[in-house]
Amino acid sequence: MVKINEVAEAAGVSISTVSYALSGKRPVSPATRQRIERAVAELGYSPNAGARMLAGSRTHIFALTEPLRRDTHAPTHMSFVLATAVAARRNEYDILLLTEEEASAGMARVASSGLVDAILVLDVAPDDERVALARSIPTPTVFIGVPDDHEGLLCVDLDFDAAAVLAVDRVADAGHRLIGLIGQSQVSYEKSNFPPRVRRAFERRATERGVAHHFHVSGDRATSIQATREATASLVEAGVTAILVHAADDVHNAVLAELTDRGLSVPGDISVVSVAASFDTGALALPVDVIPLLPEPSCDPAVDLAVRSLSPDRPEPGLHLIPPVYYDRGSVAPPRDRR
Amino acid sequence: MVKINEVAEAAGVSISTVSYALSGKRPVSPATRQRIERAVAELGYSPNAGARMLAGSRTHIFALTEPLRRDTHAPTHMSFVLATAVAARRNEYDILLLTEEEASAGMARVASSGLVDAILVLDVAPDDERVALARSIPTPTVFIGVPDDHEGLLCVDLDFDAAAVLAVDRVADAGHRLIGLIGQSQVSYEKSNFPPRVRRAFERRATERGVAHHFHVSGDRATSIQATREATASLVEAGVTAILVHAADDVHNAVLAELTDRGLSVPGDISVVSVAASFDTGALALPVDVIPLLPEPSCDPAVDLAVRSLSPDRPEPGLHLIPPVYYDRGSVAPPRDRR
DNA sequence: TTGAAAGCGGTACCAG
DNA sequence: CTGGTACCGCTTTCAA
Repeated sequence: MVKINEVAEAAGVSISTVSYALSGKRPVSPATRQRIERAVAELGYSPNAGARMLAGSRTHIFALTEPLRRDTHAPTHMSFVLATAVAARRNEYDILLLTEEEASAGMARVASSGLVDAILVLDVAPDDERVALARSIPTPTVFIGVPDDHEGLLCVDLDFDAAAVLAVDRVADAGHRLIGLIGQSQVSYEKSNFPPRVRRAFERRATERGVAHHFHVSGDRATSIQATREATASLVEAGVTAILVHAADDVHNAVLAELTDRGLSVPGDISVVSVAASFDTGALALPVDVIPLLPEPSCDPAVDLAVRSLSPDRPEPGLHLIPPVYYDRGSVAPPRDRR
Repeated sequence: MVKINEVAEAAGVSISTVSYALSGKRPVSPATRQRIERAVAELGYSPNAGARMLAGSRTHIFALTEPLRRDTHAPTHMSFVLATAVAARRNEYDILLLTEEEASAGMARVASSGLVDAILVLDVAPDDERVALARSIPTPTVFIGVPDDHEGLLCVDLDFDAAAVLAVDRVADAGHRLIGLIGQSQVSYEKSNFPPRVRRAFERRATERGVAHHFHVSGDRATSIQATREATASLVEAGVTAILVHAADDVHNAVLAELTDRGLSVPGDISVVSVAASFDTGALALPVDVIPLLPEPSCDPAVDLAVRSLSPDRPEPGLHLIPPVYYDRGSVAPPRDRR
């Protein structure tokens, strides 16, 4: 493991010059900089992490806390972890994983041991215990998700309310007067922060627009297909002409399958819109209009905020809600009775 | 952030005594140890990570490299990451994530910067580029999975060969003379290390037992349901009396659905065995015999080997294959024509 | 533009 | 059983 003094000797300069040449915190003449860079490359030098943490005030590590509850949707979750890691690396940061109980206990530990420069919080619950923890430690913390009590916190997330409003407006504008929402599993509405946001905004906006509405959960993992088909059937029988879906791909397919089995066409007989889907709705049996939930638009700013929290212009606490975008795939049309 | 000298003062002892009391590397009288522990608890002391890394020879961090290819099965993968993190914490270790390109580049980086004590490798490909990397760095590396060229490497994995043999033997012993295997997606047989192991062992063992056999892949993610039903249909029409399945839950359900649709009962008409499933086959439409692929039996020993690699009795390179276990759920019976 | 040297906060050796 | 202290390898201030 080559050290900085070896680089200094090889380049014929002092240790401090090597350090400054690498950090760029002090001007170094092009000539010496060249020699140093060559020595670094030839020796394969890479500064000792521990020494850098101790001497500098930066560890170049972010913690990522994720309880990984049993009901979290693995593919979605993985894409958020991945996006966070990639964004962190772009800023020269590594990601330290804190899972399960460590998601909370570890937060306190890495904060008081100075192992990380900042903490990113995933898998946020409405009454997340990491909220109180974040307030009690000096380590900057950024939530990817919005807990109920977010006073004084830095949060980044898709604007789920706006997404639901956008979807309702779309079908309302098309003339629909009775619509339905098929949501996630029952437990998601208690343990996760965004399903209730979508549901409430859906109901509020529909009411505002004078549109009658129904809501159904999509059942637990084991029963989701069957429960979804039943929910779809009951919406159809209630006379809805448009269905919004806020769920995983298999639920979408179950909705479409039930409609198809009943001889109903999309969007001819029923309009369908996918709200905050984290998969490609173009790959479904039928392409479906979607307001996607993508990891990058949330994770990139979250990492950016974490980085900026370490700089002099530390960002103010507050909500950073990412505006939703609507993608038209042709699954919405005016209802039959209004054409 | 409280430091060791504050603890020492509070306890009325020297810095070194505090250090030894916490590390246990030198006997400390019960009385002083008490005082120190109380001071630690009261002040909420936790040793500075950077200082510990620099002074000690341990960073207390393991790297976990996982390319996270697009075809990796998220739920399975997540359970392995989780099991690894939990096992690491049991040994006072944190996990640093290295994903995508960083899975390889980061390996070299964390090795030469001394950021981690050891590296755990997930998502192993047959011709994994991390094999050469592992050989070129001094940092101990443990593979969870077995690459084709594993000379001189430390690898831990389920004994997939033995699992396939166990499954073939089970149905062969029951009297089946024509059997089928429905495997994973085509791409898995090129990019992943274990699907080919299962397939080859299946074919070899069936031949040894004088059992005729067929093999089918289960199609890509988008087409897996349809492809699986077709594969199942073609096996049935070829006259197989037992089907082994090495795939995800949705493929299992597709197999069972096709059999049911054809009026075939399990195990009355067709026996079914699940090989190396990483989900609960008891939750399927029909309970199915299984040789499970669990994360803990592989991840726990892998972390253990990583820890021991740092001790004087460094383990020898070699394969650590975890013996498979067969769980009977009543989905295997003798074939009709032999009863 | 460059160098010397004082820490950063622990660990572990050498004494007592 | 306990204390003093020389490092660990880098960052950054102070001086030149």
